[in-house]
Amino acid sequence: MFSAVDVFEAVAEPNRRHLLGLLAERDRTAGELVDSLPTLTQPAVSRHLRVLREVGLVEVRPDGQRRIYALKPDGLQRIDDWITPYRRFWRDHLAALQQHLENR
Amino acid sequence: MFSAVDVFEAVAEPNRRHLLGLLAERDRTAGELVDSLPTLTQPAVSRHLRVLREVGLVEVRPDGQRRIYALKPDGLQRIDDWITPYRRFWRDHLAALQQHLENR
DNA sequence: GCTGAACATAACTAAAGGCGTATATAAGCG
DNA sequence: CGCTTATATACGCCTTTAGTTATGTTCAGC
Repeated sequence: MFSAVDVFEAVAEPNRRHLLGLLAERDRTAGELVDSLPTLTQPAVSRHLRVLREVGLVEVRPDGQRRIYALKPDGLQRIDDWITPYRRFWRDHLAALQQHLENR
Repeated sequence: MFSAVDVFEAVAEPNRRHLLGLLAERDRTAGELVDSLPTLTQPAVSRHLRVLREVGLVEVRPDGQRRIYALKPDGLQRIDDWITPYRRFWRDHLAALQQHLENR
């Protein structure tokens, strides 16, 4: 109902970024992901996966009693879209630096 | 104990993204930024600016008793660098969609 | 020096977020 | 059917965060 988490909040959490990194390599079951985050308990990982699901960054499909998680391709695009207009700032900056080096 | 906010946390806050948007247009004084966020008080905006400063997303220069804030070009690049490896996912996805359309 | 403007910080409060333990749900297996 | 494995949810705890009001601090102009 409430708690409408957005994608920026979702990726602000380091463990969740870690999970996304793992899923970028390949699809994994919830159990594999739990094993990959040894500092967290199973419920903690499950909750992080829920957040990622709710903002559309991952999707799940059942496989017997397992649940296979997969990266959802277009989720991060919203962040990328947000960054796009800013990109020119550091491009300009780099260009200026290069210019400066060439002129000395 | 210590805050050590990172850039992902910094941009997770909607008001801070709003501030970055304003600074992308042009440099502004703290006062102008306060006026641009009428739902917040002056101290609240000041603290958001502090967070943005601490993660290197903006910089300040004094101008008499004013403080002029400016976007710092390379701050968001860290997020962009993080996103880069994921970018292929939605590109592949889009390509697959296009392929699908062409083949029907 | 005094006063007001511009901005930052302090102190507090309320809400949210992340964690772990305990418990539920659901599927596989004998 | 029980029993075990895989995963999700409930609940309480604790820490962090964002907000407010109140107070500092610094500079400009008289």
